[in-house]
Amino acid sequence: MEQASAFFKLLAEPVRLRLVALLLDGESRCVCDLVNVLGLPQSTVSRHLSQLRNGGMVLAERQGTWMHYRLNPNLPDWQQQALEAVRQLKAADDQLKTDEAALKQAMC
Amino acid sequence: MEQASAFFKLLAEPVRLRLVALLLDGESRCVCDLVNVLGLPQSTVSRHLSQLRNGGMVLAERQGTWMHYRLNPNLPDWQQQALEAVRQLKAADDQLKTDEAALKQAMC
DNA sequence: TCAATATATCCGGATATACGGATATATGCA
DNA sequence: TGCATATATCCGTATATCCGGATATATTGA
Repeated sequence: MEQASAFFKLLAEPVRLRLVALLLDGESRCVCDLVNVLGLPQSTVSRHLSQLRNGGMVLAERQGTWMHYRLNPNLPDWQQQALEAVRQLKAADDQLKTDEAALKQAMC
Repeated sequence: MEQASAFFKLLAEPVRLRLVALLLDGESRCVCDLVNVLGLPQSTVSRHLSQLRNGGMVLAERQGTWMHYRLNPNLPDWQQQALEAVRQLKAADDQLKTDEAALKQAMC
């Protein structure tokens, strides 16, 4: 129960929700790209990413100087189901659509 | 975006998640039943219910002395999708299964 | 109108969480 | 070895959120 609510807590913060939406396609993204897209201080983005990682929602992998984050492909079924909802939201939400467009442009 | 994260915030609190799980079947439940099932102070349950109501996730209707709460049947698609995840979680989570069993027994 | 029951709200206090500049750490390259 | 870049963590502060006993409000029936 605590664990379940911890999962929703991760999605309950706007910055983290935007990050999750950006990672939904399963691709790995470096922090610098995510910082550019969100337009927020690096420490803020990094902090939220490590919360997502601690909660098991995303995986981190170092590739040289860059740290790459991606969605954890092995989430429990009910969590994958919840991410379906985020996928659906992303198709409708202006902010999330703008973020996605910005990501596809600016790669570091 | 803020509104989306507000929705997840509602699910991100254990007591509210239990309440939502109890209301998933669409039936109306009076506060007294919910208080009995959760085993928490009435003020705590009532407070969480009003947060769910303010967020639009549930509807309240007075029936005489009792106030009945039920899931809002007109939630946006992506929110209904998210509740699918809760439904799936409910099938697996011990606490939520225990709550459901307790609800089916004790009606006020 | 008054008592009883159901529910909502108030309140003080504890805890959690977010922010972002500053700093620490890690890596690659000269 | 030392600089530059990328990322993580630290820290003080501000804000949000939760708790639950006490109290207020609403409804029913006598």
